Amino acid sequence: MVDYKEKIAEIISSKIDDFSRDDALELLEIPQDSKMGDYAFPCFRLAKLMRKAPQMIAADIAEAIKDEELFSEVRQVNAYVNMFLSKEEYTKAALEEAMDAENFGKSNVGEGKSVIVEYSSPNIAKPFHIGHIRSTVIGNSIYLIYDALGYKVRRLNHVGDYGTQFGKMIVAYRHWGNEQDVKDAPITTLLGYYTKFHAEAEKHPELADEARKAFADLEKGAEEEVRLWKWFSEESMKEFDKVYKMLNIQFDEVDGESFYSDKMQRFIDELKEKGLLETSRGAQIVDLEKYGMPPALITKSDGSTLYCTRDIATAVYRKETYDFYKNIYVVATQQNLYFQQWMKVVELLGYDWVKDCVHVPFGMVSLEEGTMSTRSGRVVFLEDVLNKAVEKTGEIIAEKNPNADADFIDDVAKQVGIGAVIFQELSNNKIKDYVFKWDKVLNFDGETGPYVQYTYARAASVLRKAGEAVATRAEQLDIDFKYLDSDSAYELVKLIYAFPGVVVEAGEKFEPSIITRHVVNMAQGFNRFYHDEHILTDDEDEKTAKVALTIAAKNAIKRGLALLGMQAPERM
RNA sequence: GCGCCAUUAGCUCAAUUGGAUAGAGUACCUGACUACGAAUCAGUAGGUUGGGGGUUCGAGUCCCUCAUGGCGCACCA
Repeated sequence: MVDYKEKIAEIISSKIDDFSRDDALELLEIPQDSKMGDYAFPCFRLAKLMRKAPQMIAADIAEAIKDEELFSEVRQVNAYVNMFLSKEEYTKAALEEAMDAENFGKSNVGEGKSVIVEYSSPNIAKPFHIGHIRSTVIGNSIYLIYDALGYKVRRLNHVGDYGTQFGKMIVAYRHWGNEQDVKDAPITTLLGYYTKFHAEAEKHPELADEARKAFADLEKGAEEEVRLWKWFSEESMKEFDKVYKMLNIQFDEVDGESFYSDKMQRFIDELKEKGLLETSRGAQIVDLEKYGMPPALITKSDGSTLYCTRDIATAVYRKETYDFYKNIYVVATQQNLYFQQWMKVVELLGYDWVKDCVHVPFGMVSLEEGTMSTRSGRVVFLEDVLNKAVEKTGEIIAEKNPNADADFIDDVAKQVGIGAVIFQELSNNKIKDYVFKWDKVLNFDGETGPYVQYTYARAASVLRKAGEAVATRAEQLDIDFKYLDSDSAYELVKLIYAFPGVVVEAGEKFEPSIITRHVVNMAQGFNRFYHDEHILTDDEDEKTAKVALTIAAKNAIKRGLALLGMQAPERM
């Protein structure tokens, strides 16, 4: 991979005294408007340093570098130096990279360092609703991105399988439960118990105490409580696995909160030793007032533990087990303060590696009727959304491919329908809240997953028509690059070559939407090229060159979709 | 009350981290299927970047302030 930016920085800095390569690198930019060049260098900041008008500086620099081989043209426009690269060479470099269908966009910046991504993490005995899609899909994409960047990534599903809620569930089951109902429809039934518990607890407050006791007993390992809890967990996981299968998501480990239940005492003692623990209102806390935060609760007044307790134990365990370079938590913004709190406690314990724990927050999903609430039944199930998307996609495919057989329709409808849901989820900056709307999630026009997949299938179709001989020659880049000098071809080339950098940026920012947007841009770029230029011309050389670009675009789009957790159908 | 986040075209969102004339999609209107897939492409129109101050060569971006909305603030997770 040729790093043009670095090369240019090198050249510019060599022409200016007291101006380092890094300084130049920082200022160099890619103009929004490609008429302003492939790269631009603004000279405003140099004006002070050199005590000269920026326009003059730009003119001087332009003059000094215009004969460099790298450029086909260098212009001074106001305070900018606008540089145009030699198209043919740039195109050649780009296509060489992009011909590697398996590895384009991958790199080894991670050097095999250990990274943990915790995501999805649904609560046992509660439905997997549309709100859970965020952590699940964002986390999966972050895993895919870090994997592509050469990190050794472990995917952890930290399921909510512990806490007072299970005390409630156990109590509810004892009072009103039925074994067969749970087996037949675990989530619905368990949720029903949960809802009933809350309704009854309003009339009979003693139920809440009973539930707390049940959880305390569970934590102590009481046989009956443990048996029920295990059973509830297993039944729930079966349901979750259905959704993971649809989304094609796997985990290396399902390390529920319960896994850490016996790993907490150690650091509770440690907190005590270091004098950090205080008793307040019967509970054990770490006072964080100095840091402008409410206290972190370590144990409740009845001695049982909390979320915070388990999260600290989890982090310590992971550090000791995996010696992570980064420990990433894909968890909603609602928990910002909690994360700051427990991370501060870990810091106070003297573990400086806590700086490598990263909370990656995302915004909230609500419904038009208001905030989602499992208790009041105001929810949209993720499985329903996926099924509806597949169903609608199937109809469209059948309509557009009257002769297609059922297997084909079924297969592609899954790829495209589920892809559409994933793509939309990863379209916007993750911090944004949004309101779930059926007509939006089922809209396939414009900047959507199906648009990108359609573009891919279209490119695949062109390549099928081109024939193998031409494709092989194109793949080996046995072509004349002069046929790829039109604006639309060159814009597409630039988008393709920008892809590896986009992957790095998305990783640094933990932001899959950066890739989503770039994939859309590449698809637009290809569609423009497709319309402006006739690819399969009669001229063999011209055809082969254009087929090469088509292959490159197709590869890049496929790799982009892969990093989002989506498939790329050859036909649709 | 305090803290964090958000606010950009009618709607949903971008904007190379302080750079050139703020860009896409969508909706409306117009045009393009006897060339490689119309889930496509092209064009018209749409903006006081929530308001007000400040910092500087330059602010959607940084600082202050106000407004609106969301989230959070001790035994839930």
